[in-house]
Amino acid sequence: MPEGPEIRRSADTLQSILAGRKALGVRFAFSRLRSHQARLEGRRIRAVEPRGKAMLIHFAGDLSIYSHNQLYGEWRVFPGAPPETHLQERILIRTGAGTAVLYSASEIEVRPTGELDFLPYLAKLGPDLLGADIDAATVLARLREPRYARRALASLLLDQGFLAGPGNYLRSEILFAARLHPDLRPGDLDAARLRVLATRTLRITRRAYRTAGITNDPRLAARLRQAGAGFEEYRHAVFERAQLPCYACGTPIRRIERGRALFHCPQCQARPPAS
DNA sequence: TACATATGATCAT
DNA sequence: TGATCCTATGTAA
Repeated sequence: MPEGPEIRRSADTLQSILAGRKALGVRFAFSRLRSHQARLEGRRIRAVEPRGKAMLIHFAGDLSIYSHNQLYGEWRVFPGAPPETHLQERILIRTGAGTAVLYSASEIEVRPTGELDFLPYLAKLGPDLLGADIDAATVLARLREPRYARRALASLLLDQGFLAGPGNYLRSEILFAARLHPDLRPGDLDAARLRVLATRTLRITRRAYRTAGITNDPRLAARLRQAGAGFEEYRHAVFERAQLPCYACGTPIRRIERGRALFHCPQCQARPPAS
């Protein structure tokens, strides 16, 4: 179940066995893509590029594979032949260094590299929170755009057109890190709070990438781990922690519905003023 | 077998 | 906002 950080880590792994190598074998499960197999085999793989939650694999000769894992897709890498599994194989790419297999995903396209931006999902993506060129000023500028001023943060943080990468666990964790109620809108926030939100949005997303999903404060996570807590107990501050005491103030974490499940601390994340 | 749920996204209303 | 699609998994019946 992948958000931006998980996809980027997956891309790193793919990169290590695919990039710069010749594709010795390419297999697509969908018949509509079969004609591309022979076309891609023998070509060198130029790069693996994560964009938001999408994965792009660029081949020499300007052909690229686009895939999106949705909730259930998963890339796996094997040194040799993939083992037996009940999972549905969707893409297989073999190089001299190993075999990469995409399981279960159903969103797969092959396009000339220059035409990727015409794919609707890629066309609408906002700045990638894990992109090389992004910084807090970029996120802040995004937050200040008039078209987003009256959208609830709970909605904005899932909108890949606003910022690419965050998903449902990052939404809750970012809002907690910024100490903001999910129903607040950018237009409700003063300059100082907007800056805090921008920096926390970046920080928590980058942390999730670096730590393979631990969004909690690193020192708190280490303390909890030493005290015998399991991964599920220390990795998040609020996500999936309904009823449990807030690590900051002890108030029970609340689960609310904002399109999907959202977790927050009713004490640390003050309600918006009525209006 | 059936149903609910999931770190996602689109479309209809 | 709600319905729907995609696939896998866990629990209930």
